[in-house]
Amino acid sequence: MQLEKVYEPQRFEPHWAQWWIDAGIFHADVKSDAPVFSLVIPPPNVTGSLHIGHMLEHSLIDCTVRWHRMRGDNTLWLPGTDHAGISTEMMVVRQLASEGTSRNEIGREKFIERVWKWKEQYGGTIIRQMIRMGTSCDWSRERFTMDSGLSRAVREVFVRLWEKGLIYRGEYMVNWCPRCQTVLSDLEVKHEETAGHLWHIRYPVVGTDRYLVVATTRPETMLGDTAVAINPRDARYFELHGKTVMLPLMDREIPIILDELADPKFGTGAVKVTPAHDPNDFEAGKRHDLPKIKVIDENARMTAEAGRYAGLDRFEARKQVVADLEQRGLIEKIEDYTLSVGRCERTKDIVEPLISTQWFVKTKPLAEKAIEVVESGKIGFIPENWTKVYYEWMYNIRDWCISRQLWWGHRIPAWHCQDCSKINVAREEPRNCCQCGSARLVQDTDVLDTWFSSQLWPFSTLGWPDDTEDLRKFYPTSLLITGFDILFFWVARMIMAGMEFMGEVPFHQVYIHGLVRDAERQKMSKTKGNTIDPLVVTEKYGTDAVRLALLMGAAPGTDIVLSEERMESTRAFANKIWNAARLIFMNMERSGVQPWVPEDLQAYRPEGDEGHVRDEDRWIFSRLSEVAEFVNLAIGQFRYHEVAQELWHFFWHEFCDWYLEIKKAQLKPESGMTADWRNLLAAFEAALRLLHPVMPFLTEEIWQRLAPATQARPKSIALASYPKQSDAWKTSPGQLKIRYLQNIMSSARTLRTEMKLDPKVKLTGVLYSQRPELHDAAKYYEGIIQTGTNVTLDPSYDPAPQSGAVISWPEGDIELNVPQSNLAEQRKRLEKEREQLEKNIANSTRQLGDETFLSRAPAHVVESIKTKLVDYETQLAKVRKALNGSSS
RNA sequence: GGGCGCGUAGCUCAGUUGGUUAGAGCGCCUGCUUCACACGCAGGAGGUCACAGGUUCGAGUCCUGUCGCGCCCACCA
Repeated sequence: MQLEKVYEPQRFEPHWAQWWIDAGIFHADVKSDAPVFSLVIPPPNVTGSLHIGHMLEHSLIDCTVRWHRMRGDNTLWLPGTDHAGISTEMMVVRQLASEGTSRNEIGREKFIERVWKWKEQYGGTIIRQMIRMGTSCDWSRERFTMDSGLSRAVREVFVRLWEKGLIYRGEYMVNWCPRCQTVLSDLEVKHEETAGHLWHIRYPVVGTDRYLVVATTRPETMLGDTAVAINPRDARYFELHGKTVMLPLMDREIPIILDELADPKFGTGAVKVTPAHDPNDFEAGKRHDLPKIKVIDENARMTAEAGRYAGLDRFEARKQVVADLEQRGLIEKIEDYTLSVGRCERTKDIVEPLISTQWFVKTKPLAEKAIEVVESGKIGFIPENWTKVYYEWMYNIRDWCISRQLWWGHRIPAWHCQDCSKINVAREEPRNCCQCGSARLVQDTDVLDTWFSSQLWPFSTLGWPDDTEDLRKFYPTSLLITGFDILFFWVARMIMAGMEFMGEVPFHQVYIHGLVRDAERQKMSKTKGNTIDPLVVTEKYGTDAVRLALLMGAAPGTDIVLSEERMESTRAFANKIWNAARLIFMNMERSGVQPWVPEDLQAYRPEGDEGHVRDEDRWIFSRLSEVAEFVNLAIGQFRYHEVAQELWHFFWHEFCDWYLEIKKAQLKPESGMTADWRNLLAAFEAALRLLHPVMPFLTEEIWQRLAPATQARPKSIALASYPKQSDAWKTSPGQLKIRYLQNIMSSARTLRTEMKLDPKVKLTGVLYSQRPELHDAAKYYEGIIQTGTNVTLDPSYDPAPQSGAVISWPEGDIELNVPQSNLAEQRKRLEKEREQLEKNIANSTRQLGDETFLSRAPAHVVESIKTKLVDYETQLAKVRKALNGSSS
């Protein structure tokens, strides 16, 4: 069983991914046979876009799924809308690629064909979801005819809301994107501070020779003005009440109205009113029954109403209008002004407020229940501070414009009667108008906002509106893992929809992770093009390394900075695990040991020949127990980064650096299976299981080689149980001895390095200590100490009194025979140590002399300081002695 | 305008409910190609925890203020 010197992830990852699918092991629904493709493997560029941000979510979801799976918690269900689709894409492309079809040749048709094959094969819930979630996966419309499940749910929801009066249609001011040619919801408009101007324009007051000066940031809209507003309490303009002005350039007489819209403190205190092109003006227009003159059209060009400006682009028109006004001396002044400009999230085009007829959902009644379930704790956010953000939005929620002028999506199930204009809203296409019976019905051409269907995800994917087994079993789900960027778009609306249509929350916990940023802290996004290509980095560093890099940064509430350096270090860790396995397998061969793992993994106890269990075995098992306890707790609390760090430290710096180093010396060639071997293999196997959720591919590969095929055992490490803390492992007098060993060895090494001694030079040293266990340990591990430090500890050795080469720790100290010439360095360190110790002693003494401290601090704190003080003093005595010795 | 968050080692970040000498990775310095691993081993340097107050026996951690940075929401012409 030879392993290569360097771990090559590419060789194993696709193999295991395929294996897992075939075995149907990974389920979001861990009880059913539906595979969940939340493995982090390279995605395609073919059928959709994916960026590293999704991979974070995959990693979190997959890590959690595996952990729950291994613990035997079979009720977990993790929603993840787009991600299911994208993961499947990744799987498909990988598989097709392995069959010889290159990524570029795959294309949508082949892709769909394969997905359908899988659907037949597995009947997977996830695949069903992916197909139903067409819109958010950018699938083409014909998909919906293939599986009408979601379309049905959407129509059902629409009809129900309509019947309850929660959907209405009306003429409103909406955000229009001239490039997309569609209306946008408020959430899709991003406001940006932009340098602009404030033009002060003179409007001649009819019947007088004075002007009323209005200030505007958009002079071109004046062509559509139908009034000028002043504040009724504004004393400057009392005499203008009831008068009219002549709109320049258009020569239209328009009234001066009294309205709170005008803020006396802003600009000139007078506002031009353009009801057709400004939301505020629109409202004012309704109050004063003003005509709405549309001067800008859907292409952002001036309309015929704009007179001689008709046909001009809106910004061209602005220049022209300003020029014309200037020519007529009607510009009073132009100020620099910073204003907030709304732009389309996707195209960055400046959004034009237009009046149009759209469909809206009344959100207030829906929001009430959604607020209540969070207040009552039925839904919790992690980290908690997101609850505030959620409330903030929910309390101030505004009606939701759900219609879009696109063809890519679910069409609104409404039919307009060509004869009586009645709107027929229905689940199925009606033949006749419900009011006049006419057959001349035309379906509304608008489609629904993609989030309208997305909000139904938690139940529509389970078969709703039918009363299915899935629905009964899996609704509500336990946990949603997602990014905060879609908290309002998706999460909040899922809660509203869940309460409205299921009468129950859709999930109980929402874990909100940070965003992935690049090394420059830029948010990674498709549109910015600064994404790290997952294809490239997983190829380069390996999937496990990329995933671990993501997990290590995933502290709740913080963003994740992903860099190549990070992935380099996690790759090094992967390689470390690989090489630990390599060491073990090589030695197994030498010793003639066959693959073996304990029958009952959790119940295994370190054993020994002749009734003697080695200290290092006791120690490593007690550490395994502690680490398992920590990790189980931490994953349950979504502290993935601490999990990763703990496992890292344990495996590298305890298992490899100490345990394997010690074991190496214990294992004998041709020994056959011994207690030493059983302990080592059991410990290693447990460590692999602990690591599995964060390093799935690698641990699977090694585990499969470690566990004999013949033995009755789970088919995959992912089906084995996750290690728990164990009393059988924890009883450990060995722990102390190993600590002594570590102390002895690091002391000897430190001493050597500080004295700048050639590592090849053999040294003799003597160990001073009052504790017999320490001498026991030194004797017991003699060989290891010698190989590890090149120092022989000889109790009978009597160093020269002036040697001064001493390193001490609370339980003991070591003195080496070093040449006099190397002592200067040592003195420096001792001086420094003495200073530190004196400072510590002063501190501790002061604290212990403080009555208030003694009376108020808890006993264990006082006690620990007392013990520390004793240690410091012992130490100081040793250091002083060494210093005196070396100076004499 | 409202809300949220951040400021800890050269860099990127951890730091559970306040408790002793504040951690990790990368980078840096020194020494090692020792038969698992140079994607390695051993040792080491480096921090007034943004600043100023306060609460406390005790503050990186809690409170107030200041400065700097970021994000979200909002119809101020």
